[in-house]
Amino acid sequence: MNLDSLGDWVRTYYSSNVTPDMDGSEVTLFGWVQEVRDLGGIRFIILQDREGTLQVTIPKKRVAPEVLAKSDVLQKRFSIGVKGTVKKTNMTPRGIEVIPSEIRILNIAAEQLPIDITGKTPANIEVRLDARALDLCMEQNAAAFRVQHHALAAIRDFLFGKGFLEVHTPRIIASATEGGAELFAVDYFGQKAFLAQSPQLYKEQLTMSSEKVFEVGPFFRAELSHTRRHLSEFVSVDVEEAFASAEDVMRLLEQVIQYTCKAVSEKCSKELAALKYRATVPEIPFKRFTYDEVLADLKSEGVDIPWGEDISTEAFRVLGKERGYYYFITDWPTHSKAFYIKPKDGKPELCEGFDLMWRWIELVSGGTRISEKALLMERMKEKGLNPESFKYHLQAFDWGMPPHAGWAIGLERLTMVLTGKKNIREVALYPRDQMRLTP
RNA sequence: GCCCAGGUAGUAUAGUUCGGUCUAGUAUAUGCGGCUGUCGCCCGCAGGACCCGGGUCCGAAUCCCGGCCUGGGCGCCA
Repeated sequence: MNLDSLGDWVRTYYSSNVTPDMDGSEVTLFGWVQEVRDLGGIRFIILQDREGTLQVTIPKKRVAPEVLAKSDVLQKRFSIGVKGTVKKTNMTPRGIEVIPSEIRILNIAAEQLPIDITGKTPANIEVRLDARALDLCMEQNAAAFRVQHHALAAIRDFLFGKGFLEVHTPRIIASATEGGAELFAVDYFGQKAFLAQSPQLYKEQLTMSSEKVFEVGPFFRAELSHTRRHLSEFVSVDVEEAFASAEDVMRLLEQVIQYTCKAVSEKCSKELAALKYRATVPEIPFKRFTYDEVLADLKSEGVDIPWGEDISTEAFRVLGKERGYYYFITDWPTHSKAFYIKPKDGKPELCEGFDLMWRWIELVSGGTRISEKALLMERMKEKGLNPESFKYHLQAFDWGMPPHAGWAIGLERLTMVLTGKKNIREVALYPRDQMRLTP
């Protein structure tokens, strides 16, 4: 088939911007054929673009022969341009249709597509991910990423407003951030290096100059976690603030979450409708439960966890049933948290680390950090880490490290909460996990 | 890493319990034909599949063994 070129055509409207009051006006549209319905004497072409769909109507006896000939060969996913006249009508859901005066076929597509893009026969997640570029052409599958976009824009907006500086720390590092086991090794000019699992140490160091920093970026964990809420490559929203405590950054966090939920509910009504999900804006402050309180609650629910042990996923699910909202868990046993979390003054078996939960999912973790070098080294040793391999980090603590605190949001997990998706792979464009490295 | 479950047309599934009208059904998609107001259009026709290898048996989609692949759960974590 001979393809047409774009020529001098310029899009005048997205499909969603064509409205009934434009009756009679000329438009130039670009997009893809989503569906062709041919009734014999009349043919309907559903044109899809980024913003939605619109009906191109071809009364076969009343359009130019060239237009009819072009429309004869159209198939699903053909990339086309349409010049035509807007017609107000009560026979389409949108109240408009476009009668074409010229159609340009810009590219063709395979007759048999690997997934059903009309959604009549939904494909399984692994089939969809194998054909992800096509999968994302379906509005309900792309919607989560538009929600994520607006959520991240809101987070940035809020943090900028609070004076945070956006920074970029290395992805290629020489030693482990929190321990060794779960890092991906890479060859760095013959030297052994790793993909960063977190910007933790760098963002802490940056508090001694920039004071309030945040970073948004991908991090890598080689954990053999085969669940619906783990990825090997995920996006973290990391915040660190000088002269602040856990309580300070918890207050910041709940404001960020509330602001983000508000932005999503205001800007993403179309996306949420496509997702069949309702956004809620949570009240703040979020409830705070100590680790001890959570253990007591669990005991009354019949789940017995010995003090000091981690709360199992099963136990979190029990908690999540009672608490269908955002809540903090504070005052964790010191040994259960990372070495850089500050033990409580006068009660060193507990620490100033916290988790923000949504139902049973851990969304955010954070805490007050240790700013005193000797204590930090001591905690490293308790965790079986060798301070020598952290010497470049530790030296910063000789140069005026301020007291500081921070947190990290799992962006995909937040997107799950905001979109109601039950599998994290739905909210990563090209998810990476234990089983998947392609596409 | 450990524990479950599962691989049937492009997609989604029925059939597997208890081997035999299964020449493998259905929906959707695809191709061809018909239809002037569809919007999950409709109607007719056609082509299209039992993951791979081995075994048991008169006979295997179905039972057994091995492999490969996938989904889910646990621990860990965001």
